[in-house]
Amino acid sequence: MAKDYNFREVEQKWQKYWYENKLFEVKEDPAKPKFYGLIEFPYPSGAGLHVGHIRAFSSIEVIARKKRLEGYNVLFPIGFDAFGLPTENFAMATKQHPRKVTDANIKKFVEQLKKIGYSFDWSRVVDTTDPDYYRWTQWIFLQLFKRGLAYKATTMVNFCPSCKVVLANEESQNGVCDRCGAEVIQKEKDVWFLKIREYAERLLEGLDHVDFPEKIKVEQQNWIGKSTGAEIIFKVKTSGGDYPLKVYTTRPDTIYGVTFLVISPEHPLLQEHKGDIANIGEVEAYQNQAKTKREFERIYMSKEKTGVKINGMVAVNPITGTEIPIFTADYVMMDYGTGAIMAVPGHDQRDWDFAKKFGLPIIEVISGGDVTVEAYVDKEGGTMVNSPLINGLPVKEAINKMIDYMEARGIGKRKTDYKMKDWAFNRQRYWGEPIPIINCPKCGQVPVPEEELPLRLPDLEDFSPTDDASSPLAKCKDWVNTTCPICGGPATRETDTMPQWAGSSWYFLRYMSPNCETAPVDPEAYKYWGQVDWYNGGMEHVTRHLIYSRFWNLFLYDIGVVTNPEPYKRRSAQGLILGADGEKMSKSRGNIVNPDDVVNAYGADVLRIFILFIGDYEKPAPWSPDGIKGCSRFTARLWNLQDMLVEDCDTSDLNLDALIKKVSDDYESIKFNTAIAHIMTALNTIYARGKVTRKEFNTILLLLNPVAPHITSELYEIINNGAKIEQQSFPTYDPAKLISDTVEIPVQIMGKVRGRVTVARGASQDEVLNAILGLGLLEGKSVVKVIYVPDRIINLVVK
RNA sequence: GCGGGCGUGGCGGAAUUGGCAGACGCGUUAGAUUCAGGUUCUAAUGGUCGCAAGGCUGUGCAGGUUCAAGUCCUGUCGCCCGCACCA
Repeated sequence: MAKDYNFREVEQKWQKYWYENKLFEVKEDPAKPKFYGLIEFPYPSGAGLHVGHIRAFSSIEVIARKKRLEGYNVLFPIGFDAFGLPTENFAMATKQHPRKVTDANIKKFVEQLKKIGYSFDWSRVVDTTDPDYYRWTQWIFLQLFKRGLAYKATTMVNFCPSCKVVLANEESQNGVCDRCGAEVIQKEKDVWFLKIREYAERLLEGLDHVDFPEKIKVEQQNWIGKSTGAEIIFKVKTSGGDYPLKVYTTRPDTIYGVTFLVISPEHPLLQEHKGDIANIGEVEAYQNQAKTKREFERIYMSKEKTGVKINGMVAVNPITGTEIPIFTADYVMMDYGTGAIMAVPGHDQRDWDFAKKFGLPIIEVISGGDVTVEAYVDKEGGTMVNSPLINGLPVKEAINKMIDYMEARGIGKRKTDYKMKDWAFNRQRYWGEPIPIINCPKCGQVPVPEEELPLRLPDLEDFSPTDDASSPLAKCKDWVNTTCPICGGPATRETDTMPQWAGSSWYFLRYMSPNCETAPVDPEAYKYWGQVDWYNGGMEHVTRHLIYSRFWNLFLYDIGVVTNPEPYKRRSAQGLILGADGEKMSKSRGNIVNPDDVVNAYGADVLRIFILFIGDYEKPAPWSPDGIKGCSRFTARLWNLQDMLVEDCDTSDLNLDALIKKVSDDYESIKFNTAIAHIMTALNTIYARGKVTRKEFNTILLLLNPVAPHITSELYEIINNGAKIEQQSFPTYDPAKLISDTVEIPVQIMGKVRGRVTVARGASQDEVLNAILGLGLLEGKSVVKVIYVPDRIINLVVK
């Protein structure tokens, strides 16, 4: 009898063996096919590793270990996305330097990750806060700047009064700060932007060339939000002559139904022609109201349309020549389209609501609905009416004809627009990459010379944020005051730092050559490793990190740093691990599971098995404290197979080839739960028989090795005279042996299973019918119809 | 409002894409082992009727297509995620 499995001893033994012998450290090797597997590097928070991390990392871990056994040269790196607010806040609260906090947190993460037995290449660890790393983050920013893709602009920004930072649109969900939950206010501020909008079309197009789950593609498409329509010029009569007011519309076909224009409260027309506005007081009051209104209210609280008519100005419909009134209303946004719309209340519900409230005329120009009840917005049905140039046409044709007509006369033109906004690229905080720009009173914005990179963060005594939304770095006069690299005159440094998402936008490249001093990535290393073959991460990053990093990679492609326009070949996304109560894990709910506790109680292998067995990898799954016991039993049963080992026995009850195929296929298609279930089934078969052959045992160990590397390594060594499992090959199957010679065919009568017969594979219908006769199912009945699906099922329709 | 997904035993979840519903695991019940608790092993386990063989019923709900539906179609209810006055 084998003694009980001691996971503590065994797991320690193998981790020591792997890490001391550097088994997972790789070099470029042209003789071997490469596989680059990537997981989203963690933010090293003080709370340590979360079970969510375990699920996120375990998929690529399994694939990486499998690919190694299959002879691939596998790059499976790990790093830390370590700049960011929580660290800075914790550092302030405990009066330490964020550097110290970061180092301590990373150290803790490394220890935890090694205890799980992950097969990371520990020689390539990347830390975004390391000056040798952020030197290149800054370098990439400078390249963007030099090509006009980074610019500073004064705009209204989302400002979190609690974190005291300007937030990107992506960070202020529903008008509350993503980080702290405080309500976001609008503030005017100088902000750095990256022109991601210029890449919108290519980011959209690139999705056709990558293997991402459909939901990710759709989400990114929606985020980019491409729409095609027309920009149309309405002349506005002012004292200074005609002002060409551009409106954006996707429905130029409805131009005969325009009964008023609406411009955003921030629209420059209001400022530029103040003098012409008879009720300027009223208009300005409305502008101020809109300004202070938080985004939240603007969207949710105000179902009721509000607005003010601009007296003293009228616009002219370029097609009909009719004079129409102009309104300003906050349902029109300055940052989409042109900030001005032509209102067609008959065929746009928002315009309809507005027209009803303000008693404006509603004209039907497409038949098919009842515009006295609601707007008729259908683009598919309906034909044009009351529209002399396009009467009788279906909508789509009318759109094209109308644009052609307007283009020919210079009234309007085709226009494509995107919802995605430029990326606000700065924070007023300390713990981030300094933006390498010098402001010179004479020369303007001057890039820090590349040879001076990295531009290091100065050590500050006090790095708390300021209420006036300026960066703590501004307080460090020695650092701020410098000389202009161009004219040599006195100048000041940019004091804002880069956002959290900067460092993570290119880290996957750095892993290929983490110590390269001449470029972000060594071209030779890139040539070998190329694209990430498989990248796993969370759905929450789809419209942030995943799109930002595609953008940066595309830019680096344009400037010749990389040779693939898309960074990731394949992407998968794990579902959330919920608490045992089915709710999202959170401190306040008290339903957080600490992976350390699980490792201490059951061992790393059990944790790894369970996190993958818990359910469909891509769907959310509640943590189940009881379920883990089953996985623990499973490892014990595996261990006890030693006592059943025989050199020979009847193995016809277990089709190893079929098992290999199922498990391999399931791993590759991210169905780890069923892969493990198949191995459990095999174990049940073996237990029922009480014997296991060496071949079966070895096969099972190899199949399970990527999931549970410790116990399988130990068992392999024990039963094979000290041989090492990592030197073996992943099992392959013989397709010819997948199928047995005989098949059991369920016999249905009127669609219900009434019996079953065993026949030779490929048996004819008559042979099966003959076999059925012996069952005595058909007494007193006559068969009217037979449906036979060879080797599958037979169904008899009887009377 | 728009987009994506989901609804299957007491629970987590399977189901080769129209072909045996409930794999695998948890839990439960019974038996064996054990002084006992735990562990381990064996068996049973959707509901219901029946001593039994067996029958009926069953994938949110209501219809439909089909020899055959968890899977397809129509309608409907509920839940989750993303976007959201995007012109």
